[in-house]
Amino acid sequence: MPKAAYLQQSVRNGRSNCCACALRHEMVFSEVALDDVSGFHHHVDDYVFPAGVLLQGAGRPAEAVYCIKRGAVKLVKYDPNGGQRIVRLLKKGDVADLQWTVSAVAQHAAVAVGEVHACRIPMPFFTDFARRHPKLQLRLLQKSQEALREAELWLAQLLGGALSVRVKTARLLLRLRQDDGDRLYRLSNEEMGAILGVAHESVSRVVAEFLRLGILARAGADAGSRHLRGDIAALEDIAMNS
Amino acid sequence: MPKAAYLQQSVRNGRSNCCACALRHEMVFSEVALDDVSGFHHHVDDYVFPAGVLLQGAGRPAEAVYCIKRGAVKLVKYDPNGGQRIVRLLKKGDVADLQWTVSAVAQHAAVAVGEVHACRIPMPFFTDFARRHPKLQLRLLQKSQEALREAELWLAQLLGGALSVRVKTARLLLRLRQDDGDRLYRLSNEEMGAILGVAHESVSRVVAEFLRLGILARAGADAGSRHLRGDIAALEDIAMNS
DNA sequence: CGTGTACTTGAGTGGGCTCAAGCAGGGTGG
DNA sequence: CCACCCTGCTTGAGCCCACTCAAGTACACG
Repeated sequence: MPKAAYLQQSVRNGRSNCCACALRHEMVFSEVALDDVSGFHHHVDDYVFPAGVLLQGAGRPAEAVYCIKRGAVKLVKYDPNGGQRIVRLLKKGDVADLQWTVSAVAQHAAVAVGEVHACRIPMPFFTDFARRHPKLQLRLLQKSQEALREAELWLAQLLGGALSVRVKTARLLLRLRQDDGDRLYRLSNEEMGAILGVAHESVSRVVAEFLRLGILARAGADAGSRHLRGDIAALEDIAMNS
Repeated sequence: MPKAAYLQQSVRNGRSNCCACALRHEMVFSEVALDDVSGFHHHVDDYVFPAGVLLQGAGRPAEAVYCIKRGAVKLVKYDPNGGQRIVRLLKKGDVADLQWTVSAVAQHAAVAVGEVHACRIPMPFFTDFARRHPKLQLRLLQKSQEALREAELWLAQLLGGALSVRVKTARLLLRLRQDDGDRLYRLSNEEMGAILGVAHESVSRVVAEFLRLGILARAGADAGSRHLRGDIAALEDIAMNS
């Protein structure tokens, strides 16, 4: 358990300019008229979070939502025994945390995986803005349904019954694919284990095997790279269950 | 795999009277003015589904949503290998299926567990109604977030890593508790296995043990009862992980 | 009475967890 | 600059739980 995850240290990058945001049409505000956005974004700050930083603590009241522009965020539940379970991954265009509608406190911690660029919107402004813009509500509902769909996919395909760690790992790696190429987002073995509900040693063994077979390769010379290259066809073959 | 699950046979009970519905304030329409509801409910039919009936097929376009008034509905994904995985349970007050916002086809089958009473609302009327009532949208968002929260809870606590079937089963039984009493909704062993990702024989062994210990007891003399009585404290003790 | 479904119980085996030790890399401080 | 530590990854050995296969029981249904 990295101690860094508990640091709430972040780097504020200045005020956001939502109107000029390249991602505006992918984000949650896509359906809101430009005029309305321009009157709103003075409350929005641009942040850069280093890897391992805690965006939102479990059990704390949610003070703000974050629109993720770059990098990934993991939503983690901690067992009383000290173990961690990752219940969701947020990527570009996702919003953390939206559960304010159902309860004021967060059910899980949100931790940056790698470096994360995000816009911070204080909760009062966000709720007020949402109330006044029905189209935004519809977008939020869409996002929520997407998340639900992904969660159900994890339930059915990643954690499913009598699957070997080999198959589970292959399926997870395929879910971490980026942009339809052969680039895979690289998680630590411990993080993969926390997603799959599997010991990190078991993940290590499988990944080592995939590297040996040439199915996986480390992208970039530096070992600290956040990416891998994967043989998609081979992974899909393994993921089909054998 | 019960063949009955593929029958789309249902019993129409007549037109619904939403205004007089005892559950109106728990349901998804709770925030909509009574006048608006009265102009709408002529399109709503009251249905009773026998156990095992398929409400909504996976891969089919969603033609209607169902508001569940009584009984439970399981959302099932079928593996190519023939196995089934239950990804969610719907109970009184829940709505099946809401995923129309993100895609027009259902990702899973919805099957009645026990007898189900539900109101059927054709999709066109529902979408139109939702468009005109922002408060309904907010309710839908709440429902979606509730479902998401439940799914994450399953991910973290039911399917979590190195947990024994004993612990998983105890936790599932506690989640099936009704109304804060000692009554537990009874699923078949196969259904519990499909939720937990565990062989039904393993469930059988654990349940047999719980019955032997007196932690569980069959409610009602008839074996076909849909309820059990459970020693909540003992179950919680086991669920704490041992 | 026969059939099909669900449940039960047993025996054997194998995969993954656990414990443990060794290794590599990066950061820190002297 | 080097020693040190801390974190994450790797690899091994042994054991146990749960899966699998299989057979038998109970019950509902026609």
